[in-house]
Amino acid sequence: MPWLPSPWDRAGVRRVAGIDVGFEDQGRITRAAVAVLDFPSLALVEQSVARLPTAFPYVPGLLSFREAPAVLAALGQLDTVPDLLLYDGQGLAHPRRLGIASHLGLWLDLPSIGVAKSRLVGHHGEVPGPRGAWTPLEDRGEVIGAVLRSRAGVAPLYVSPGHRVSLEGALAWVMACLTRYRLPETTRWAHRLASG
DNA sequence: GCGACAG
DNA sequence: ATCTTGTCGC
Repeated sequence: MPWLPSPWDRAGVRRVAGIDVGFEDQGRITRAAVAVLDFPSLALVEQSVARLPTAFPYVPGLLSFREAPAVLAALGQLDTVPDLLLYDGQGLAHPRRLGIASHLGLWLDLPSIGVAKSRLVGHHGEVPGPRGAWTPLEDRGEVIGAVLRSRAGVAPLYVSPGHRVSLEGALAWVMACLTRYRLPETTRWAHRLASG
């Protein structure tokens, strides 16, 4: 399993948090959820949900203004301090290289990774079919992330470094949090808590 | 002026 | 993101 993080790279990481946001009451309420999983068992160890009035519209590139307040509230309710954050959105793969995953990691001084379901910026070629295959996501001459085949036969994921994690490390962590589905377990739990 | 556009 | 039933495929 070449994509698994080396024992050295994952040293100290025991708790990986998945974060996602959902909306209630036709968008008037922002609901942020955090799911803390044990690594590498991926068992849920803690969860938290915070609901706040929505105070900013969705503007591509400015997701932090809309989602970060509720996310910080949810993170503040945790008893467990995560060692790594996986956010449902972009990290480096942002027009200004500061997607919400990077923004949160920087603010909290925690390693973070952006795992988005679609593209904000950048271009890429076809992604090979096998699970684990990936293609670089580039923008203005720089590699800003990777388009990863998390599962054969389904749309790929847009993975990018958030804070204190390299692209290779980001890919390794995402692969290590995947099981049989398109999204990593962290995101699946967070999404379940924030929405469905 | 015309597209593109995380969630 | 959210509003929503049935439907195609493993």
